Amino acid sequence: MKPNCTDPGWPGRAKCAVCDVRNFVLFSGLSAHDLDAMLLPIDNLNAPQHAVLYQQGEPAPHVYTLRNGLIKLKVDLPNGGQRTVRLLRPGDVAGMEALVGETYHHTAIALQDADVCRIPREVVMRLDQTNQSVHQALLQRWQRSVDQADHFIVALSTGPAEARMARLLITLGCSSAQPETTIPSRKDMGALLGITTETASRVIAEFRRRGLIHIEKGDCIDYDQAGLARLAQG
Amino acid sequence: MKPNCTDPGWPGRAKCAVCDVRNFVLFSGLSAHDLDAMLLPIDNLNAPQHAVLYQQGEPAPHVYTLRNGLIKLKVDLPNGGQRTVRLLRPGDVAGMEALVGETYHHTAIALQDADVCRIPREVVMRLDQTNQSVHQALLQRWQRSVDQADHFIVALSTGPAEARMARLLITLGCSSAQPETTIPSRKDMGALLGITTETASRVIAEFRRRGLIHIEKGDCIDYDQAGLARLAQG
DNA sequence: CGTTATGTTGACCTCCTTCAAAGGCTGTGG
DNA sequence: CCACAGCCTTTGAAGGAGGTCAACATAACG
Repeated sequence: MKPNCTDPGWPGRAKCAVCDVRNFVLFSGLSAHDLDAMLLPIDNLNAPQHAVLYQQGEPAPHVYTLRNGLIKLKVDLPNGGQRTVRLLRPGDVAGMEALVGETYHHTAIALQDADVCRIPREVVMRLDQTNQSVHQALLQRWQRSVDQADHFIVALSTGPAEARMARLLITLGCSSAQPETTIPSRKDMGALLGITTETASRVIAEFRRRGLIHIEKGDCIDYDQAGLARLAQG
Repeated sequence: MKPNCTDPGWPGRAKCAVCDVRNFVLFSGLSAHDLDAMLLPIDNLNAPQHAVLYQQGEPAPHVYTLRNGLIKLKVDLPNGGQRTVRLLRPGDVAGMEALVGETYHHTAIALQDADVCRIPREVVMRLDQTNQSVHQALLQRWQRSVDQADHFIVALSTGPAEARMARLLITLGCSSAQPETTIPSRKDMGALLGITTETASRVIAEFRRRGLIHIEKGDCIDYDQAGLARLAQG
């Protein structure tokens, strides 16, 4: 994981003009001039699978936007265990607590190889104060975090294991339209759904037997959308 | 539930000068003059137990601040059931989605008699744009919603029923310092913790037998803080 | 004083966890 | 290239926690 976007010698530097950041909702209201001025301190990082973006309790100097990949936010439990509380997909923002507090509230880990933009909190705060559209976008992103947390409670922490798993697969968006979606390990799925690794394995195995999903080499290559939706109802 | 704060004939009208709203974080940065100008369209409502403040999916014209009492936010499940996703205590804000969207994302119901301030979204949006301190306070409130949602996942949706209940009681703050805390019905507790009414009843009954809590007429009059904290560890 | 919600308790059964073991894949070193 | 270690996945068996169904008690209320 090393900076590249702001490195003058970065091969992709020229592509910053079409960088996702420009089209990213948070900055979509900025003029090209404004954005150029802001772009410099923004790093475009690649976080390989299992990489830790930041850790719970540490000082929070950056906000992260996810351009590609999959990131989980987890918290450490007092008894030593841990619980995943959020699943971030491209377009989501991580570490917004940096804007109002001193430390990160979660540990952020890449579930799949992830491309992220690391933005200093001061940059976002300045934009927030000077640009109306950025400000509105920021509020929307915050609301999105709340909605995702709610979805986590309602969809992934409610009902029997089978229904939760079906909802997780639907959330992950393994679809015929987008084949070869990498699915998390059974262990990660367990932490996501609040069940044990073994139960996660059993449910997935049962899904495969029933023909609800087809998995090859860890990638979901096909699944029965209607069937899973029925299970998700509970 | 009827307006009173803005009613010129409201007995408590004069007390608006010392109204919680003035001291409320969201407005704490405003001058008395600014606040007076804003105060008119703000209604101070009393929501009796079981009253519905707003409903999921309805147009969202207002933001609510809770001055006193206890409010739950619930969502309707596709299968007909419902799940409580948030518990609001004095100082918390409900319905902030009104600032970025068209409709409410939850149904808000008073668990105990509640005093709330009902603020038109336009008022908050204008303040947010014109007053820096209000803006910062708003971001903090949003982050607070996120934190509360996380707490709901980590504390109230994780681990065995006994541990969840212990954490709920601790969250409700039934303490020797603040005696006679009204506790929710078993049914509400079940919806809060994702367990059945019967299990909630059994756990509470067991707590009483073990002397962890003392309940009289629905009010918790005493509890063993250390004992509950131990159970909460899981 | 019946009527209706709410709380309590019991019996039973299901789902999930726990503990255990075996198979499969990957990387490493001989 | 093979052997072996380590991790993940799968599957089995046993036990427990919680759900379900039902009966009954209690309290609230017209």
